[in-house]
Formats: sequence, structure tokens, C-alpha cells
Amino acid sequence: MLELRLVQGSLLKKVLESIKELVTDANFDCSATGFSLQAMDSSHVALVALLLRAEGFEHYRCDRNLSMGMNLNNVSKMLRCAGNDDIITIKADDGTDTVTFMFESPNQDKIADFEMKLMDIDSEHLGIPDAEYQAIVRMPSAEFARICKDLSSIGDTVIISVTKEGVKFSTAGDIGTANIVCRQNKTVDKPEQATIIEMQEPVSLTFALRYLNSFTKATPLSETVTISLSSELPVVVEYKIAEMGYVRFYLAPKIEDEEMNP
Amino acid sequence: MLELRLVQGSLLKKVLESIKELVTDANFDCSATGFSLQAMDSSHVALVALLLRAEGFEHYRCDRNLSMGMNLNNVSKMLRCAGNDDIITIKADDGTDTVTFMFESPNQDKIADFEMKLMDIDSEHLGIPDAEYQAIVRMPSAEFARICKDLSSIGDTVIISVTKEGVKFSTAGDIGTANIVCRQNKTVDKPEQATIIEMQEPVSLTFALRYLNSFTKATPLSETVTISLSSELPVVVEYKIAEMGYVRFYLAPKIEDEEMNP
DNA sequence: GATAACGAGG
DNA sequence: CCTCGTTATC
Repeated sequence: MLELRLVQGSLLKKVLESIKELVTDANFDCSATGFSLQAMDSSHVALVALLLRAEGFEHYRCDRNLSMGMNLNNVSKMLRCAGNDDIITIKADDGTDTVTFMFESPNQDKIADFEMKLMDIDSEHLGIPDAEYQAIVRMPSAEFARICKDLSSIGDTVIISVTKEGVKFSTAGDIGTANIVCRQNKTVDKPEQATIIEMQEPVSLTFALRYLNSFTKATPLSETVTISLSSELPVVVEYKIAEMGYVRFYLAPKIEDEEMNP
Repeated sequence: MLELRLVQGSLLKKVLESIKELVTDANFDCSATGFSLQAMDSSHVALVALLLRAEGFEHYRCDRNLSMGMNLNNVSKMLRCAGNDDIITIKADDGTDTVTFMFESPNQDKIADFEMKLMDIDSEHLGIPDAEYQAIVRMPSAEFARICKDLSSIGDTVIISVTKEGVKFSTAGDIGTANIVCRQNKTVDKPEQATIIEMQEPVSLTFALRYLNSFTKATPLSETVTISLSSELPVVVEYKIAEMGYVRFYLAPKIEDEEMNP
């Protein structure tokens, strides 16, 4: 028996909007500690990891570990039927192969329930090692989204270079080249407007903008994004979900030979 | 000679936006008592009835009954040229086959007139008997519109079931099922937010969501919608037009055999 | 032409 | 939070 009640239902709506472009089918894993998902994107290049900790729910009951396979587009269709201030409850009874999403309007006048069949999905649950990163950049998520969108109108890939002074995003395409430098800046009115760089050593890596632009669909989840970089390691683009967990996106850097012969 | 002056011209704009998706050509009937229209939708499944009473106009002159055939898309194109706070005058001289729409800006700085050829349209004017309905639901029009839109992302038809406690909208589709229950609620801040059920006996009927979604184009006309249901009778979805009349949509329920073999 | 996504205003 | 008006896209 599973019953998870989330008062801020809009959070779940945003989570699904942020990952459904990348992942079509995935298993949602429920345990006593939380609600999580890990899945490769359909072209097996990027990886999404979602965690919503049990403490973030108003009620969290999960009697035994459960892996529920769902088509994320269908989940998204159902969640779009929830109002932004609805309370969302996810239910699954033992011995059934369905999940129910229940939406309660704030004044309890409207109660909706949506039932969906679960699917069997093979998933290799990859252990993601905690790595030490050469550089970690924290910046406003809207600014990162704007940069990725802007650069993708010039080129297909971005070189992200971090030094102590700042982070540089560079691209090149048929029509020309572009460089956007964001300087470290801790002296701002609000901490979420800061750009902060924690650097062990300078690093410069190349990524496909197409995937980064998908990642930025998570921008509504957090004012801030954290980008963790190391040579030879996948970049981690993390959006924290207040009081509950995170959505993390992983993407392997392009190696230089690939850049020359795309 | 016909001359109708309507200070709140935006009303007429909204009326046309609400019915033009459903009906392409129709006769506008003018008599001493008011301005009305009755037409089937192009697939002959739904019926639209409009009434604007003479008292709602600032000037209303109609010397003899007149039936003016128009293409509603063309009328809508002209009315889109009127500002939302323009005063609209509809004119037709005897012995001509044209109608003139005149738009005056509030400060009288701009006066526009648009003349349109009338068309001959066969129309069987159906007498719509005043029926007793088993259940009449009054609810906020925006809420009804939201429900119809949400459910149509899951299924094609909706079962509307009314009991004393509330009204339930249910659908089923490939990805799952959905039920939305609205409880009767008279204790709200504003009367137009109430959901009120007048029920003689419980009723449950099935309708095509496609048509209901067209009906909800009339939502801007009224904060409130009234849904009148009886077994074997077409549902009536009514949007009252303040001080003037109404737009009513009629749609026959699907019978169960049709549900099974669509 | 209609819907979706975005940004501004109430 | 919702509504509107606009734009972009199919």
C-alpha cells in the first residue's frame, strides 16, 4: 500500500514538465525514505535523477519498496488536470497494476481521481558515484536557461570553461561565434541572484546544447542551478526542490575528436 | 428599416466568438421583441440558440420581422474590427440585401461602418419545447470549461452524473480513467462561485467532449453556466447574457450502443 | 485556424 | 493565482 500526499501539488506538475521531454517511460521507485526516479533519455545520452524525500510529503506511507513503470507523457497529461494549488495524492494498492492520482481543490469542493495502468519497464539502476568535481558553478537558473537558448541559435555545442574569475560559455556555428562570460558575483541583493564558483582547478568541457536546453525545462523548480564539472566526467546540472530533494541531469562531455567529425 | 444600437459592443463580439466555431451560416431573426438566432452546427449534431431582447439595446427599431442570413465567420471578422468599448449599431434598410455594422469609439473620434451582403439560408426553425429537467446544475462557467478541457485530454466522451450531493464528470481513454466530482456548495463569498444542484431525480448521461468544448467558448459571456439534464433529452448548456438574454447550446446524449461501437 | 507557450497585469 | 494579450508553431 502506497499513499503519498503532497500539499504543494504544483511541485509535482513542474517535475513532470521538466523531465517528460527527455524521458518517455520510467520507473518511479518508492521506498520508506522517498520517491525517486532514474532514467536515461530516449537516445541514451543523458540521465535524469529525481528525488523527493518522504519528509517533504504531508503523509508518506510506503509499506514496501515499489517500482511503478509509467509513461511520463501520460502522467503529465493527468497532472495537467490538477490545479496549481491542488493537493495531490498518489495511491497504489497492493496487488493492483494501477496507480491513482487524486487532486483536491484547496476548498475541497472539487475532488478528481485519475487512474492509470502501470507498465513493465526494464531499467538498469545505475549507481552514480559521488565524485569530487574540479569546478562547481552556482548561478540563477533563468540566466543559465537564457544562455543555453541564446547560444543554440548560433551553434550546436557549447564549451563551458571555468576559471576563478568566472564561467565562459562559447559556441561557434556557420554564422559566427559567441562567448558569454559570467563573472563570479556574491554581492547581490538576494542570494539566489549570485553567481558563485567553487574551483579546484580550471576546467573546460564541451556539451551538446540540445540536451542542456532540455535540462532547463526544470527552471521553474528552482531559482538557482548548480553545474558540476570535471574532465572526463558527465556534467551534473542540478535543480534543488525546496525542502524535498532535487532533479539532476547528467550529460557526458563531447571529446574533441567528436567535435571535429560530428 | 432596422436599427439596433448596443452600447456594450463587446457583448456582440463575444457572442460571435462563442458560436462561430460551431455554426458557419445562420439567419439572424429580428422582430419587435428582440434579435435572435437558431442554428444547427455544421455536422447537425448540436443546436445553438441566441436571444438578445429588445430591452437590452439603447435603441431598438424593427419595423417588420426580418431574417438576415449571414456567414458567421464574416460577421466575426467585421466585429473584430470594433474596439471592446465601441458602441455597435446594426442597420438594414428595407429593400436592400445588405446589413451595416457601425462602430463608434467611446469618444466619438472614430466611426467605422462595415457593410456586408446578406445570403439566403434555408433554415427549419425548430420549436424547442420547454421541458422539465430531471436535474439542473449551476456552476462557475470557468470551472465547467476547465473540466471539459481536462477530461478531453483523457477521453472523447464524458458521463455527467448528478446526485443531490454533487455532479460527477467521468471519462475513460487509452491512458486511463478520470472522475471529477464537484460538490454542491452554496456557501461561497460570491454567488457566482456557487455550485447549485436542483434535482428531481438522479440522472447520468454521456456526451461528446468535442461539442462541450465548443460550447465553453461562450465562457466570457457569463461567470455562470447552467446545465439542464434529462434522460433522452438533449442537454442544455446556457450562458446568460446580463440584462439581455442568453446563448443556449443543445446536444443530444450518446446512447449506450453508440458508446460501445463508436 | 487553433493550440501552446510566454510575459504582463490585476 | 488567474486572466489577458501576444507570439510561435503546427
